[in-house]
Amino acid sequence: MDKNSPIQFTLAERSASVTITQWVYATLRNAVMYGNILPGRALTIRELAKELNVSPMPVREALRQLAAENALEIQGNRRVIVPKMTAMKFNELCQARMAIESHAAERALPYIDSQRLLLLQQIDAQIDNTQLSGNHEPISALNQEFHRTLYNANPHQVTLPLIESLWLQLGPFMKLASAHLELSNQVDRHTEAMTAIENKDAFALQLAIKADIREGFNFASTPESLQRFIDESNRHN
Amino acid sequence: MDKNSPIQFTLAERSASVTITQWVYATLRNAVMYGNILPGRALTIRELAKELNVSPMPVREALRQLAAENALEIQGNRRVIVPKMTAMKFNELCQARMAIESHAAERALPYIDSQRLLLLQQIDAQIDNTQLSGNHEPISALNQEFHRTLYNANPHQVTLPLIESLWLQLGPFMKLASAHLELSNQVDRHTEAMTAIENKDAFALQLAIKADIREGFNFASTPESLQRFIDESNRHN
DNA sequence: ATAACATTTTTGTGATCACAATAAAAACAT
DNA sequence: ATGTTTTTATTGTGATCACAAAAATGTTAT
Repeated sequence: MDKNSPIQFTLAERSASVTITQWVYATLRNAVMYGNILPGRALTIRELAKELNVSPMPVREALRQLAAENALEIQGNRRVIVPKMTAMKFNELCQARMAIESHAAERALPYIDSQRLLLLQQIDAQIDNTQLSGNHEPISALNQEFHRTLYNANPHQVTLPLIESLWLQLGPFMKLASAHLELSNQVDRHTEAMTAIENKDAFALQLAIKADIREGFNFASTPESLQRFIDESNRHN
Repeated sequence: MDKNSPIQFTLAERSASVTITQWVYATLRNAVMYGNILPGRALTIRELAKELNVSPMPVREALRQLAAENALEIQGNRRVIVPKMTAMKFNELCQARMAIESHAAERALPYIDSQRLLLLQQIDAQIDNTQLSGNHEPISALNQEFHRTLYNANPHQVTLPLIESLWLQLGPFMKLASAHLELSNQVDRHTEAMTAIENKDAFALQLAIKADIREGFNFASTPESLQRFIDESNRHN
């Protein structure tokens, strides 16, 4: 097992009002969410502490928090790794996303006012622009922002943390997904969703969300191609 | 704010193979899950450490983990409290349980063999026995065990951690629920669920699970009675 | 060479300490 | 008495250390 595959951190600036632990947490979370740590990679406290120029303590807390969100996995020997993926688990995660997110959308629908709809349209326009420029990196983030903005319309929202946990678990594959995003997405499901919102049509909104999620992972449409991608991401371990 | 409401811990024996942090985590988790800490109660690291006869460090880690699971809430001033409940949030939590757990049941159904069905029947029998004896305390635990056993039939299960997070958030009210459980549950939805399993009827299984969840919170059937219970649990803060 | 064993290094856990931020208490003025 | 300010006590954060468990490395035997 090549234990020294590189981890690409995007070190955000650390504002003064934020604790070191929170900053470390956000940094590690981004690395996992956007696939900058390979599955199976073992993470040690001291290594990360040195890499991020902090003491081991904040790293310890951040790792435990991410493990509690199922973004990382604590093995029996106390070692922390990025969980490995299987085809079946991948499928379950997608199915769970469709079930929970369509529910979240339905519960949010009554609360969406014209102002929030405008916000959604702006985000979707940003996505289109970014897609044309061929800049794949921020598309995942914008797409998440679209979904988050939709679900957060519900002021009593309780499912978003659960949804983010699923995103984190799928994170290491988001990079692969976005690299192949050009092939799919012939239909803009976000537009369909916004039309459904205008019509206050809960069922159509749920269909649009489910389709959006499903097609986001179209690159893994057949079990064989999915397995190929999983092997690819596991190859270096 | 009465900051010194008592916390009733059931101190499990700490086996040697388990780290102190894990033991503290399990202890605090049980206290939250079965409503032994009042909502709004502020938890301090040193207080809990003294109470549990451990050093502050394991408590720190356990608290952060529980906060990541939405069982506890870290306020802006860094203080950790048991989250307060509102009628609307309570409703959202129940709706989320119905959506996610019925999905989990559906995904588990193809994997349930006769052996697991037997297990489910045994747990349900235990519930009935316990209910007759009027011993309300362990019923919640057994009921959770029933659901867990059902969903865990799926070997690629990914939703159970999310479901447990919802249980934890509803935890402080489980005690109230079980105290009023005798009134509801005229129909045994677990039996309905097991019949659906025998018939491999996914739709009927989902209906049974949803009904079971809904009726479990029948004590809060009207918004007024729900508000009364919430006020009751918030009264001492 | 390869497997089995012994040694060294690294690692997570838990304890303790310092410090600034926060909350609680006390003192004061109105 | 009541509201305001000052003082004191408590708290979370982060750093550092000790130690046993685990992994990596080196060594020997076959």
